[in-house]
Amino acid sequence: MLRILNSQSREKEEFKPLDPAGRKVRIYCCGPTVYDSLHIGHARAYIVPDVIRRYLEHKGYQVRYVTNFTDIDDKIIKRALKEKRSWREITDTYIGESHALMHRLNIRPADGFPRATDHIDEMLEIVKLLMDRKHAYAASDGDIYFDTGSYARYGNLSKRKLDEEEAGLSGRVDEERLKVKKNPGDFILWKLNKNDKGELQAGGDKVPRWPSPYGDGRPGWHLECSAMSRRYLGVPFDIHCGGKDLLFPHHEDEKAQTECAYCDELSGAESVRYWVHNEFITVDGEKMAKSSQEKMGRSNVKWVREMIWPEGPYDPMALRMMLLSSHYRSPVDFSLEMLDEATAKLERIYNALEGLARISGENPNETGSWRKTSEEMALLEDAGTQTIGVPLLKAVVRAESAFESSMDDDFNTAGALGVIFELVSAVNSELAKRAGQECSPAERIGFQHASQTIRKLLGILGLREWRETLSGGAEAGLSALLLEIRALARQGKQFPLADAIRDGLLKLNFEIKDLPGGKSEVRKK
RNA sequence: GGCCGCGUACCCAAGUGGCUAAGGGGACGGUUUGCAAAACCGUUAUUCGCCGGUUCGAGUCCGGCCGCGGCCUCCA
Repeated sequence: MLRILNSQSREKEEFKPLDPAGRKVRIYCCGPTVYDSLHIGHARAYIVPDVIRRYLEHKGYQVRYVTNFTDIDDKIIKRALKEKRSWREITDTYIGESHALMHRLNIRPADGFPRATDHIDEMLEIVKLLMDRKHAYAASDGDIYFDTGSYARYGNLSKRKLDEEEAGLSGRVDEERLKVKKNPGDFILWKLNKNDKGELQAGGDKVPRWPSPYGDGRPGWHLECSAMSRRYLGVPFDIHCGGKDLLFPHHEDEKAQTECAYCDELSGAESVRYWVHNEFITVDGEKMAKSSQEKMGRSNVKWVREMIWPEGPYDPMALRMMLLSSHYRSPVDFSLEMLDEATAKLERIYNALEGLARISGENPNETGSWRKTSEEMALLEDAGTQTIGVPLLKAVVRAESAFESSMDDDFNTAGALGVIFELVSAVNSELAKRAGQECSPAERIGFQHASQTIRKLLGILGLREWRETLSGGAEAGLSALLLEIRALARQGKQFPLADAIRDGLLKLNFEIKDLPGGKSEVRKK
């Protein structure tokens, strides 16, 4: 039984889809505001729903997953003005980069990636509904605000009582805006172009605007998520993901808007069934706020792009492994040591898989079908009765069920990884006993079964099944040639030459590994 | 001030009141090896920030304290 810690109830609740048939699950995740490159906090925020989606699919659910790009925001406009580029150029650049990085991190593409600016009409529809229902008002300066005092449930997600909040404590309140609002917590739905100040006003025509019944302007934050989640998932939907900082005010506001605008469709229900919030990644014990960019810029550990291949030194899967090694609701204080450890973890798994492939004759480049023929199933049973097979196949069975138990407990990926490593140890132990020996057809199937199980579990966590090998072309050709020369040197006991080749490649960040059975290979380091 | 989270070995980290407190990294000893890597075997928490309480039994529940962090109007 899958249980999810729901931020709203703050308890682990049994997961039951809203779908009456119990098959379809709808998930929404707040995507990035695209005015800058993605940092490792983003990586965590998008890997979490990716794993949730993969696990739910593993459990047989049919998942529809949507995540957005917020491509209209004051920060985007400011950045565009500063760089003397159009805001479209800025957003297109970072949307493109986001897709590329998510691909590298093995985050499966969502079923939809809607952009805020493609949904202005939907947003204005919400504003109209809120105005009609008296949940919104035009302030004295013409901006449209949501009236938080008009909705009794406001605050029931973040458990905040408005009168207990101290407005302005975050130091981000605009004093002038506070004066025109009915309640300090009221937030902008539609911002008139003419109400810009400072840099934005100076931007003139370069500041994007859309016509509306309230005057030319742009939508407020929060509105895009209400509009796009309803359009692509409907109301209500099952799971809403996002970083913990979004819980308030973003999700509280989004929820209020949706529930007030679409109260007919919801008829009293909450707009989201399970709220899932991931904890932060800190660096040196502090939040990687975008506001402290200068500090982060110096420490050189913030940007995903600079950390992972091809630009950075780390396998993207190491970053993924690092993030999955702790529970998504635990804070992580990032360090490069953690990435090094994660790299070692990956190595351990891939070494075991390659050991299995060697003994069982699997082809690592084939994703192989999971389904075994009845003949193979019979052999697998035989393998279970053979001395070598018994402990290993028991370990496989135990791992599959322990993995599921961990993941069922609020997606405990750290526990699930522990399970994989226990299986890896069992595999290595068995392989060590069989070093240099032939195995029977039954045992071969047994080893393949262990390999397939490990790879299946890796797949649920979104970790690549095999070590990334050198792509074809010159790199692969040259390294093969060097290996050949080195093999000849070793045969002739010319070890200084053999070592010169290995040391030389190491300086170029390639590593030669001599494998059991006399073969060698070159890997990216 | 309000709300929330965290504190488990040298480091990272899991742990649904109950058999010996997962797992990874590191370190040390042994096996294997041209060397290296990988891998195997073994060692590395009588104890879970501190103090009380509930219970036959607490890392897990309750209370207090200490320390660290987050949110409280455009942050993942």
